[in-house]
Amino acid sequence: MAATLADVAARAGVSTATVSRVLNGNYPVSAVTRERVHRALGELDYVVNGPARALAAATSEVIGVIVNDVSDPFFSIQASGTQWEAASADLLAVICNTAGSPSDELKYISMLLRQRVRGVVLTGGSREEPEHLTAITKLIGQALSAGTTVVMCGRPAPPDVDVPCVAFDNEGGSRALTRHVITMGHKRIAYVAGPPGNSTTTARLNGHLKALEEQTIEKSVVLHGDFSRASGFDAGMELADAGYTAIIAGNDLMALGVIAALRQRGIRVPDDISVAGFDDLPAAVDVVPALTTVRLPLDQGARRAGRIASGVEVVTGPTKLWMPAELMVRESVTPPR
Amino acid sequence: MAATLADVAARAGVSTATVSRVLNGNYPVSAVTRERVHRALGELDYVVNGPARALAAATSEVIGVIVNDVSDPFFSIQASGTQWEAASADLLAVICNTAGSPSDELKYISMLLRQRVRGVVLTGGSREEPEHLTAITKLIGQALSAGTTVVMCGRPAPPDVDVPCVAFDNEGGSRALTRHVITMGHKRIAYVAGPPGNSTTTARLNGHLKALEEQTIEKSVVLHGDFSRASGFDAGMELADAGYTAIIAGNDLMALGVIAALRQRGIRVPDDISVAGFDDLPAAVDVVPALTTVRLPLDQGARRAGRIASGVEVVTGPTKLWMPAELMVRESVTPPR
DNA sequence: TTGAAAGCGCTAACAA
DNA sequence: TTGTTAGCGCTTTCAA
Repeated sequence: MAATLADVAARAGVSTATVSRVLNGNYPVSAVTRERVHRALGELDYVVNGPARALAAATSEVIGVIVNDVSDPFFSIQASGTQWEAASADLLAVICNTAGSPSDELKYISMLLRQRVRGVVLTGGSREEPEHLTAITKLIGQALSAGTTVVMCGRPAPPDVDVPCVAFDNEGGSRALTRHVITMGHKRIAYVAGPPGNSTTTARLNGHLKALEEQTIEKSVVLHGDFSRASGFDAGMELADAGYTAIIAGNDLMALGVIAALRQRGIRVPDDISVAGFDDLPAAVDVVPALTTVRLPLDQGARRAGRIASGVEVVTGPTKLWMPAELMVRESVTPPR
Repeated sequence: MAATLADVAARAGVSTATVSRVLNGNYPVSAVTRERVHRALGELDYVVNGPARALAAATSEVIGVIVNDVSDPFFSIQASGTQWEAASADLLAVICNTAGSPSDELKYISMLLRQRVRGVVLTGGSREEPEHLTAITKLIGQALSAGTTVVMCGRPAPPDVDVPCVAFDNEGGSRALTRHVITMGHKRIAYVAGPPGNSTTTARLNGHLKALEEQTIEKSVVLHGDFSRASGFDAGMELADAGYTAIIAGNDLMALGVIAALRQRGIRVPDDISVAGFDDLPAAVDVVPALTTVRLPLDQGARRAGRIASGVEVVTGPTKLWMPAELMVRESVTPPR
């Protein structure tokens, strides 16, 4: 059995209160006593009992991060940034994969709440269904009243929910990208959006549509994928011979899928069809042609969210922290032949 | 303040023990009572206090996963697999990024131990320095005697440490890969290894050297990177004009770096120089030419480790669970001109 | 500067 | 089937 505070106290010939004090360093303890306690601590290989401490102190040394799937680079970059900041604050980070399921999301938030986590970071696009919004609003309310900090990262807070929000400029970035494609001379442009009812999909699609509108380009197709490479591949197959000169995907993963499909069909990118993505994942520079896309400061945003969730940075109320999007012009978009 | 068991008990007009029983369903409770308790539970928005439960039950509902960096796909795939299995067992997964630092690794293991986690999965290559091995052996010993399951995933257990070990066949895979390159007719082969003193580096390098030996190929250069794309790029620059007809990298990320460097130098792959990687990350099929590499069942292995750490699967003692490596022949390796 | 002692919210004997 | 009660290991008043 592991040594307890009482064991250490006995060995050092002091009370448990004193041991607790030297452990936390929040009260004066004489140098000799402290020395004695430290020795006992070492001799017994003492390890604090986190749950006991959390119970007594009514707060744990853990934060939670909700993502769609950590194996997707879009999320793993964010998870990594948040975890890093948590570690700087001596906190542990629990990572939860929802696979985009609203019910899993709710389940995970409850699990985190029950662990009395310090804070929770919600990443990814949020589902826009009213039922889900209601449920999550209630859960966030519970969290808040329990003293748990909640931060949104890359998704809007539900209406009337006062939590800080790290916002990536999805709409602006998307608009800039489509503008760029139009500027290159494209008129027949297909768009492969993310899943419907997702806030990220909506923002990016809106940016795209606004750009089309402002340039009075004939409105063209919008297909929906699910942000996975496979769904991009399917879309690419479908669009291969449809006469478009450019295909803009809602994220890089789908863009890679589109390119793979076109390649399989013997269509050259960008010579025959231009392709653009969104996110600027690391792989964007390794594909040939290098992907024209939009960079989002995912790591930076996630770190900010991590700092807030860890309580290192205090942000009050429904503050929006805007993170800029940056157009990355590379080789996958050229003027149409 | 959140409702406690006592609040629920009072409201339902029963004892806390009864409430606890309906919550855990491990003792008979009459249907009517259960119903009453359930109603009280709902009315009060009751959420179990995890720390309190963990303290009383002497075990938490959390497992830990130690990785180098979740933003690296090699690790994020494993983290995701383990997390998924944890969730199936209704456990939360804490993910820790060590950035390859042995001291961080020790720090995280202690933090996990103090949270009294159910189990810990250690992934990635382990450092082979004796000091570190000693320290980690001690920590694992503490974990084990505290009832925490420890599982190695993709790295060997320290000597004389009896923990189960999901082992990827790094050496065999590497040997098969180099053999393949030799079979294609290459004689001047450079190898870009991972960081020295890392068990994964060593295993893969050994496989490579054995293949050279068995085919009596003149021993050639071995450079060391750190498994990052950037270090692969540097190595590629260094090897570009050194007269090698093939460059084998210790992992895909470095292979991508090598290819990028060669491309920048105007050297064509595979026409001028063949390049191979290891891991078969998702990006391997999107680069042009598609990367010849070795596939490791990372997800599957990590899931297995997750199941063991979660206590779903019981594996006793120092069992080695071998996971096969599979040669993936694609386009980046062709016969030399 | 130190100690005694009362919880924190839950589980699990032990009784009834 | 249900209640009583003694902890689990720590923090934190309150006294000394």
